[in-house]
Amino acid sequence: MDKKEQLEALEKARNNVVRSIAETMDLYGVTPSVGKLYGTMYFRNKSMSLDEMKDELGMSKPSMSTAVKSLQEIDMIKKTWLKGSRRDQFVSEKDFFKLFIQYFCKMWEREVKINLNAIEDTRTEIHTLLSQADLDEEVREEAEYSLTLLKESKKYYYWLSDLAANFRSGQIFDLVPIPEIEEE
Amino acid sequence: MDKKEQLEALEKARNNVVRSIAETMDLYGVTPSVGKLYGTMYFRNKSMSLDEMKDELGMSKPSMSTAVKSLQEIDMIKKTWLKGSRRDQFVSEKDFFKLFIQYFCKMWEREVKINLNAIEDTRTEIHTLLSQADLDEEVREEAEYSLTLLKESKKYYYWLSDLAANFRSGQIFDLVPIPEIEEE
DNA sequence: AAATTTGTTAAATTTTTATTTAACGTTTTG
DNA sequence: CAAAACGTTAAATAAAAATTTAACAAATTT
Repeated sequence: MDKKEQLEALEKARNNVVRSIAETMDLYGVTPSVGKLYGTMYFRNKSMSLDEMKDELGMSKPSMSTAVKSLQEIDMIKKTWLKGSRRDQFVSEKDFFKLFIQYFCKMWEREVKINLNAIEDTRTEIHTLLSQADLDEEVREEAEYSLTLLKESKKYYYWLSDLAANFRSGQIFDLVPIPEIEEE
Repeated sequence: MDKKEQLEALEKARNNVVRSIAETMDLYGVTPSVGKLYGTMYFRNKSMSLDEMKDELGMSKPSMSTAVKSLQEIDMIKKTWLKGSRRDQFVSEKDFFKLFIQYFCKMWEREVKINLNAIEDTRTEIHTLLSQADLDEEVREEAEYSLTLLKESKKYYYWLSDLAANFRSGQIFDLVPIPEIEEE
């Protein structure tokens, strides 16, 4: 078995993981193509240019350009420089803990912000409605039930905000420590 | 302002929240339409039939049928019965903590399962490759680097598995308690 | 049993998203 | 300064996903 065949065997072996990463990366809101690109870059310790990507994945260069953009968006790759090369170079972030925390905290915080704003608007409007003199009894009950729901949901969003903070600060690792694994 | 107008005012008020829920529910992997349906059902304490849904959202009945299916898939609504009605009835789950835990644990566990399987396959193949007598030095280094990455990533997946368990068991609430909120 | 209601499936349509080819502007090289 | 390299934008195409209309099957009512 010559070197070329050996490299192919290695790539074939790694493809299991590349595929599974591509498959599960919908959790990070990206398409399988983008996931495959990340999976491919994950195994490289060297940086990669757009042209290398397009050759590796058999896709067009503009596709790689947009794929790279979406991976940068969620901090899964970053731009770097390679001496002597004119081309943009990118390296993958390999720390899954970091990726997890960055991505989910961002999403959770976004959820909190958008929904808490909406809740306050709705609360204000409902309170205005409730202050009406001639309010129908059934409407009043409905309105009060809505306020109860909103109050409960506020608890959740405050909690979600705290949760994100706990992940960002690393406190989560006190509760759930990173395990040591024994190699067989 | 008569009762009908009052009800409209209430619905208008609640629409802020319905919209924001629909907007942020991409985090739960559903489309805005499905999110809007959930948002609508969220404010009802009564159950809802497919026909009511289609009238409320102005969409077709088959759409509602598939939307309901996807919400059931992630346990955001469940089927119920209403005495005297032939129609299927659905109620929304309103406990956001429950929804969060169910959804994310499921996704995290799925990620763990798929990726750990792939990792084991890849590890086996790489070990086979490494046991070859005439292995090129560069290939050997690459292969060993891959193994290092996989070992690191296993730590992450074990941690993710532990994390899911901690959420499922409710232990997470020891670290991040549900806050009390003071009404103004 | 015929007619109606109800939910789903299938086929057709529309809309959205992903991808490619072509073109452009900028930078670098000779 | 002409030619080539590079990344991105724009327009065109292809592929995927959502939605609707039509048809169907099962259950229920008359």
